[in-house]
Amino acid sequence: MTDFKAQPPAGMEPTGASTQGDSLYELIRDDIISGRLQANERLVVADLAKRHNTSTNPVREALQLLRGEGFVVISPNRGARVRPIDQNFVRDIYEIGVLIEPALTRWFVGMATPEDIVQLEQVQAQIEENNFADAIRHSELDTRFHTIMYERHYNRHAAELWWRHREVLRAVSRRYNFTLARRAQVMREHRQLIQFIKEGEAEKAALLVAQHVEGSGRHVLEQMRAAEAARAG
Amino acid sequence: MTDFKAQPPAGMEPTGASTQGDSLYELIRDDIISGRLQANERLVVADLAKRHNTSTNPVREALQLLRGEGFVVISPNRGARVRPIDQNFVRDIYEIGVLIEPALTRWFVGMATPEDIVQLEQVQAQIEENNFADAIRHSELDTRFHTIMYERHYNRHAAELWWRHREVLRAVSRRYNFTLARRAQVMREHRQLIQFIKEGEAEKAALLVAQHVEGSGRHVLEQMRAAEAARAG
DNA sequence: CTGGATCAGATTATACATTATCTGGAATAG
DNA sequence: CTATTCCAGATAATGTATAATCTGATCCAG
Repeated sequence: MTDFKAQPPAGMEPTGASTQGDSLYELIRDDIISGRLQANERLVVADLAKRHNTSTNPVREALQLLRGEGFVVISPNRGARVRPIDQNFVRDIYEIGVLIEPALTRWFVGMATPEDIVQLEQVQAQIEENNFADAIRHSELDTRFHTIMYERHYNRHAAELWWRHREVLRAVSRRYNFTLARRAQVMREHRQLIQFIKEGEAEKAALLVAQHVEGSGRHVLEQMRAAEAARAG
Repeated sequence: MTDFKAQPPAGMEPTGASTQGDSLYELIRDDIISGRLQANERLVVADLAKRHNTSTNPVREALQLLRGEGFVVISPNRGARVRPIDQNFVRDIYEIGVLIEPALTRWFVGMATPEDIVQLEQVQAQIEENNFADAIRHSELDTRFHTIMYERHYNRHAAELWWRHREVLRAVSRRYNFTLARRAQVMREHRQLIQFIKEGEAEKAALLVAQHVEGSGRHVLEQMRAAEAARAG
């Protein structure tokens, strides 16, 4: 088995600057995503510093990073709060994905080499082999699949935007499971996508990706809705 | 004459957190855009603090903000550098605009009220009246024109993304002038856009906006190219 | 209800410890 | 002799600690 840790496209970690800042960023982000930090909960710099055994400087940096990705809302002189990871948040993000990914895909179709195809097929094979048994692994592989396509895009801004959003969605969807229907759909779409790429069908591939992202977003939203209903009912 | 200062869509200043941080952000950003700071020039925290009469903390924050918007590149343990505002940078940004603005427009067409139309026409009248005489004023009005359309979009992420990019392009294009051809084109497209909105022609409006943004980006790029050629030759 | 006291906590200011990177030149291999 | 390696110092980022200010929010007396 090869490694399957999802790597960000070359040269674009969320790296703000510092080391601690980065790890703090991850820690706090996980706390937010996992729900250990309530929606709208206040993030007091001093407390965070104490809790994570650092000084306030790295904390502030981490909060800035988190703000940049929308996990935290900061108001001047009033500090930071946990942004509710609600349906609107997720919808906003994946809607932007629906706009951007097709464009990235279109370009990729025109640039794909036989080696790229091989890579895609390899990853897809691993996805099928795993067949959603290991959710984390699936997530990594699926991300890798798309990364292969977008990684070399000339528009670094767009690629980075994609990656950041991807990370958010991945983090959120970790909380849920794939329905059987969605599993089948994902497989189908990936296979079809590879086919289109082989045939150089840029437009069809772009359209398919739009659907793929749309479907993925919709799926997560429905899970969130269901979870919320369960909580309420 | 009414005021015409371009306002960000409700509730989305670049406000990272602090007051000084924000103003520093603006000062440094202007230095970068205006070229007072060379491309790739190193931004030494201590120096900036001294130059702006503050301590290092606000400077660090400002740099983070600037990084978030792409004006500055930070590498761990090596500090910040001015990101070259080159053609690639501009292209990346406006290409994303081409993807996002049509979607925002499409939605607006379905939501526009008679009051919105009136507002658009008023702003357009001011644009025509000014007729590019005052470049800054044109920029403000043009921004306002688009802000009216995107301001109330439910996807705050997308709207914010638009606004940030808008600010960048506006800042960059301040350095150049509109060609006569471009002026005519802008007027034409705005008028046509209003027309489409009135008729509820969402698709046509979206397409037009795509062209509008594309043309605007292309125009700036050509100006940059020309300026560079002039510098070189 | 209004103006002021009070408090929590953000923001800013300093000073310093620690650490990573860079630089010029000596030492060394080839 | 030239090129690479290595190393001491300089430079500046990053992190820690503390204190001074400033803001916004809350509480209370009038």
